[in-house]
Parts: sequence; structure tokens; C-alpha cells
Amino acid sequence: MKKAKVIFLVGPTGAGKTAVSVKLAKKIKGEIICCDSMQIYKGMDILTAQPSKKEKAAIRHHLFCIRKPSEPFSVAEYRKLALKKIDVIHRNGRVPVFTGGTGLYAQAVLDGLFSSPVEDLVLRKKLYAYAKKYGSRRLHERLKKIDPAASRKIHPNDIRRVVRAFEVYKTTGSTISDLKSAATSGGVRAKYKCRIVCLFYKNRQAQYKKINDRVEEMFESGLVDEVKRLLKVKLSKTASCALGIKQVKGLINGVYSLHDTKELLKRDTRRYAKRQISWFKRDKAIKPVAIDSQNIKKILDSVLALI
RNA sequence: GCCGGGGUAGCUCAGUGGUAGAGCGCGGCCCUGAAAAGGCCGGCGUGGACAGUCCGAUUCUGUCCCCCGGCA
Repeated sequence: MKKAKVIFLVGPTGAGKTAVSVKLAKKIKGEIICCDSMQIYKGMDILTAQPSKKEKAAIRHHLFCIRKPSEPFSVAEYRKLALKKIDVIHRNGRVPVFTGGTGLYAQAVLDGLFSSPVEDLVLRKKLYAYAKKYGSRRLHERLKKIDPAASRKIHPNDIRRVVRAFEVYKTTGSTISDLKSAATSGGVRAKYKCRIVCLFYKNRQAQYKKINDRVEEMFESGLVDEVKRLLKVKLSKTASCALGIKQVKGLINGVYSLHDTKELLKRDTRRYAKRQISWFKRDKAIKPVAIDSQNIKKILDSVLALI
């Protein structure tokens, strides 16, 4: 039996994934699935560069705007929803096209996740308090005793991972290393004919220019008002991580000038893009498509040739 | 023109009579239930120019050039 196809269109922010994804989906009878940890939130259209109404009307989009900004979200939850969508879309005889820049989400769908417990907020709070009091090094030392392998991999300063490793052990009785080396469940990579394409700029300067321009546009389209609106409710920990919220909050509170806010957001977005590139370079199955212009037709042709 | 302050990494600056550092930028990397998050690594730069003192000057002295503030 011929394997059904699943497409992933990934790449750093500002590469033009959204526009390409719509053209691509039209061409191959595809439907788009959000592969972005922030675009799953509604009410953050400018902040997350949500696809336009027109784009959404042209092609079926899934998993966009499915959570309120007050609600938390996680990779595991994402993976579950994404797998369901793949089935539904295949059943309709169409091709799922995952589009977005969250590498971890793509990986979770492709390779699955090892089974680990949901977050234990109470325990987590305690662990952070401990780390704050005695230093994360001390917590790391303790981790070394229960899970030497994990302690070797996790840097003492990487408090989140140190805490998580502890949390996993305390709630399940098994170490995160053991869980990790046990079989990961539900990866899609072998089950379907997966094609992963990453758009990236040949020239870093061109990419940074695009990012800088986009930040300016976001402000012109009403970013500040959008953030003001969002801040009226208590944002979940996840939603509040969206790039732009912290920076614009500083502007609203009078901590930064408009100019400084823009520069800060540009800088943080550049750094984010850099991290995305690092992430996508790791997976050897990812096929790179170099872009040097915004000629969508050309980009689309390159993508089509690879899938 | 005079008085004062200053010219050190792409930027902002620190420091020292024995050839220099910190933040930011920038580059590279790691990554499994917060991932647009979190973490790690990376600094030879004509120390404005020239001359002098000294065993030795980026650090002291002199001259010149440039910048900033004040007075004219």
C-alpha cells in the first residue's frame, strides 16, 4: 500500500512560510495545519503574524486560533491534536501541510514524545524556590545523584531543565533519562511519506532586514493596541511568552521609548530566528530551500520539486 | 580664540607603568509537557597621530588632529 503524504513547511520567522503554504496547498490539494506554538492562540493576530482572512478563506486552515490567551498549552497537547488532524485530512483525500516555525512541535509530530508526566505546578514551584534559595547548582548536584545521565546533559544554569528532570523523577519514580531512552510513541515519520522543507535566507543580512521591516509594520498595524487588549486578562504562562508582549508592555508602562521598544523587539526576533535556524539544521531529513528574494512563484517551484 | 571633559572591540564604556576587559551587537551551539521559552561557548583590538621620559607606555609629559560642554 502506498504511504500517504505529510508535508512540513518550516523555517525561521519572516521567511514567508505563510504565503508559500497557501500556494502550495492549492497546488497539491492540501490543507494547512499550524505548526507554531503561538499561532494556536486567538486574539494575537499581529503579534503572531497570523495568516490573513483572505489566506484562511482560500485554503482550509487547522489548529490556528484554537486557544484563548489565558489558557496554557503544551507540545504534548499539540501533538495529540495534530495527529487527529492528519487522519481527518487524509480521510478526505487531501494532504496535510504543517506550516510554522516551532521546531519542537514539528519534531513531536514526526518522532513522537516519550511518555512523561504533565507538569506538576505545586512541585515545580517548590523546586524553583529551592533553586532560588540555594542556587541552581545545588539542585543540579542533587539531580546528579538520582539521574547522573541527565545531570551530565543539562547545564547547571539551565534551571528549567533541571527542575523538569526532578519533577519527572518525583512524580513517576523513573528518571527522565530512562523515559527518554525507552521507546518514543507515535512518531509519524515512518508511517507516512513525510517531506520536510525548510525555507531559509542565503544571506543573513537580508533576513534581518526583513525582520526589522516586519517589526515596523507590526507597529503600524496596531501592535500596541493589540497588546493593551491582551493585557486586560491574565495571560497564561505560554501565551505571555509571545515575542512582543514583554517589549510592548515596557512601552505601555513607560519603561522604554517607542524607538527603544522597536529596537528591542527587532533584536529579540533576530535572536529567535537564529535559534530556529540552529534547530532546523539539526534534522538531516529536512530539505533546505534557499531564498534570496520574495518571489513566491520561484520558491514554490523549488518546494514542489522537493516533495 | 580661551577654559573644562574626552578620544580604548561594530556600539556604550571600565581599567592598568609590564602590550587590555564588561555589557550590548554579532557568530556558533544545545534543546521532549513554558519552546516566539530556557541554556552554553566565542574578544589581537594599528588603545586618535607623532615625539619624549623610562628597562618597559594604552597608562606619565609635550605637540598636533578630532569630538562634546561652557565662555567669548
